[in-house]
Formats: sequence, structure tokens, C-alpha cells
Amino acid sequence: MPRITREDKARNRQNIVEAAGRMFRSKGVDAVGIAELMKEAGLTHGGFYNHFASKDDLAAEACGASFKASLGSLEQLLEEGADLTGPPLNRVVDSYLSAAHRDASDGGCPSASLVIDAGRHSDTIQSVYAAGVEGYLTGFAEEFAREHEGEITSQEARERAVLLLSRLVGAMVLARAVSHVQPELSDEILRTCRARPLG
Amino acid sequence: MPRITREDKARNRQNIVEAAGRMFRSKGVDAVGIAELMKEAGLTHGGFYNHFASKDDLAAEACGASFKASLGSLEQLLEEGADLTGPPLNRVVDSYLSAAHRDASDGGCPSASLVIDAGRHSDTIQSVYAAGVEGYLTGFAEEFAREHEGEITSQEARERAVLLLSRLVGAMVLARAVSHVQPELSDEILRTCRARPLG
DNA sequence: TGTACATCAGTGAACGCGCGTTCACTGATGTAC
DNA sequence: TGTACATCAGTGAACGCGCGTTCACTGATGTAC
Repeated sequence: MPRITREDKARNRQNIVEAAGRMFRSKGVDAVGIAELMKEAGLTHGGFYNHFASKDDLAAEACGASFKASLGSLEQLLEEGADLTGPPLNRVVDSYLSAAHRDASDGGCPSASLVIDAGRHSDTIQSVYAAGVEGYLTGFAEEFAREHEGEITSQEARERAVLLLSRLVGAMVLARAVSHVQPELSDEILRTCRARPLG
Repeated sequence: MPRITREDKARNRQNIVEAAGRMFRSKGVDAVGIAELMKEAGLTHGGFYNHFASKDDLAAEACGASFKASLGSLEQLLEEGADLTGPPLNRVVDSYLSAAHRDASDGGCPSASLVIDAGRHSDTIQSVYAAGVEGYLTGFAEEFAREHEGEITSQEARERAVLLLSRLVGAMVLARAVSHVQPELSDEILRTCRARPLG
């Protein structure tokens, strides 16, 4: 069959990154093998190194791509919220702390699903992860500033953003950690952290 | 050398559980091998199965032991806080969200360090983990009720406890995830989540 | 545009390694008398 | 209490497996004329 066109190669590469993004987030980087991952992308494992120098390299790139998509969804959610009732951030919280997000087969927001992998793998992936977190914090802070224009300082907005992300990530990892054996506790964590006022 | 006394066997077993508790929390269950772990306990790897049926079995027991010790420290911190200035829960938060706890070589509080392992391993460890989380929530809720006696319902105390644990765990896992590449961001997360009012 | 050849993405077997687990063996402990 | 023997915790080699990575090979694509 091979060799293939340059367009096909680029498409294959993208398929690998997207498959890795989903699988790494849902199962953890270590729990997903190259062979499994390449199969998901419709290829065999041997060709992996035509695209990436190592598994860690792919993990970093997949992490970055996941954050890019995730931050895009966030911006969209915030923008389209402008003409709806209620503060846009509340809609973000409701969507983030939903059962659907907890059970998402693609692992959902990388801030939560890669939070442990980032600390335990190469500095490359940790840097990409940190940049993604910073993106979330910036997005949240801007929205806090927008919703409370003239009432709070940018410092206050930043602090609320840090607290909000901690709440979202903490509630999500806790809810996932107990969901199979204590589904009511898992639901309670999400419900409570959704309902309590922000700030 | 072998065979050894029953007391020695019991001591060896306890050493294994304690070594595992520290190593699993600081590096993750999957990242620690049986051989490495037994060496840390002063033994060779072959004897492992004289004590445990499997690595997962040990993981569950080590998780339980870690929570027991951790909850004991919490109770102590809350009790001795009674005769000091300031609400005891604030002292818990300051201690939990400290750089020392983030960098603890034993992995610190299992709620945070085992939160991903619990969701990704056997149901046994997940059940033990969920019981530990419930222990934390109960302890926090009781303390909220004590500090605001007559002012808030037990339901309100419980909700504050859930929100607090989410904040603590979220801030800790985020701070750890970025500490090597963005130490200022890591410190900012801890500082902010320490300083913001509870509830 | 057509032809000849070099390139290289994909394939699947293979390598080396570390893992969890098993096993035959040792010899001091625990037990039965 | 002393003796004889069974037990079994610890040892370290070995097993089987799956992993990340490498490699020789294939043949259609890309390129040079």
C-alpha cells in the first residue's frame, strides 16, 4: 500500500494526536499503549516513529491540542452566554460540573484529566499543561472582571479565577474517583459545588 | 536466615504497608514496583506474596492505612485548635495548602495524592478511598457545625465541607502539577486558596 | 507530458526491558510429645 | 524441660507478558530529466 500522499500523512498524524488526546485524558498516559493508540487512529504501531520522537513527545502535543480545543469551547460558551439570562460563568460551572462531563468518554477538560500525568511525566508535558491552566485562569479572570466591571480589581478577579478553577478541578477529580462505588457521593460533590455561590 | 518470629513477620508486614503508603502517594501506584517497594521495607521482592494476594490488595490496604493516619492528624489538629486563637478549620486549611504539604516526600494527604489512582484501579481501592473521603467530609462538617453552632443547618455544614474538600484537593493537585515548571503559579494557587474566605 | 528512479509512510516481526507473579530452596521457629 | 520434626517467611532465580522502540521490507508517491 504505502507510500501515501503528503495530505494523507498529515491526516494520519492528526488522527494520532486526536486519538491520543482522547485516550490519554480518559485512561491516563501510562495506561494507553502505542499499539492501542495507533489502532484507534487506524494504523499499525510500527509507523508511530515516522511522526513522533517518543511517546512523551506525543503526550505533550496531545495535551496542547486538548487544551486548545477545550479553551475554544470555553470562549464560545462565554461569548454566546452574553445574550442569555444569568451570568455566563454560572453556565460554565453547570456544564463543567455535570454528570456528562464526569462520564465523558474523551476524558473531558484536560485541566482535570491530565492533572496527575502532568506532574509525573516529562517537563515538556508539564509546561504545556501549565500553559493550558494559565489559559483557563486568564479566561476566567477576564470573565469575572466583565461580570463585575467597576466593582472588583483585576487582582480580585484573578483570585476568584484561581479559586474557581481549584473548585472545578477538585470537585471533578473527586467525583470521578468515587463514581463507581459511591455514585450518590459523586453526584453530591458535583451538585454541591455547582450550587454554592462563586467568589 | 529465615524462618523468623511471628512478631518479626507482623513488623515486616507493617513496614511494607507503610512503605507502600508513602511511595504510592508520592509517585502513584503504577510507578512503584514490588521490588522497589520491598527493598524500601528492607526485604527482597519474592516474599511479597507471603503477605498479600496481589499488588492491588496492598494498594487498598495502604490507602486505608494512609487515610487512617491522615484522619488522625486532622482530628488532632482540630482538637488542639480549641484553645488557640482563630477557627481551627483555618489552621487546617493553612497547613493543607502549604508548600511543605505540596512537596511532602510521603505524598501527603491521600485524598489528593491517590485521587486519580482510586478511579483507575480496582473497586477495592476505590471503596477504601471513598470511605476516606467520607471521613474527611464528616470531620469537616462537624467542625463547621461546631464553629457556627446555632447559625447553620447540618445540611449547610455538609455543603461547606464538600466545597472545602474540593477546594483543598483541587488546589493541591493543580499546585503539584505545575510546581516544577511554574513554581510561582504553583505558589499563587496555594496562597490564593489559603487566603480566600471559606464557605 | 512521459519516463526512471529515489524517497519514505506504513507494515509487522523482533529486541530489550521491567513488570507482577511463581517457584524450589533454606533454615530458624513453632509445635507435639 | 528437652528433643524431633513440621512449618513457613524470606531468598533470588525464573516465567510470561506487555511495553516502548527498532528494523528490514514494500511499493506507491514525489521528483528529476
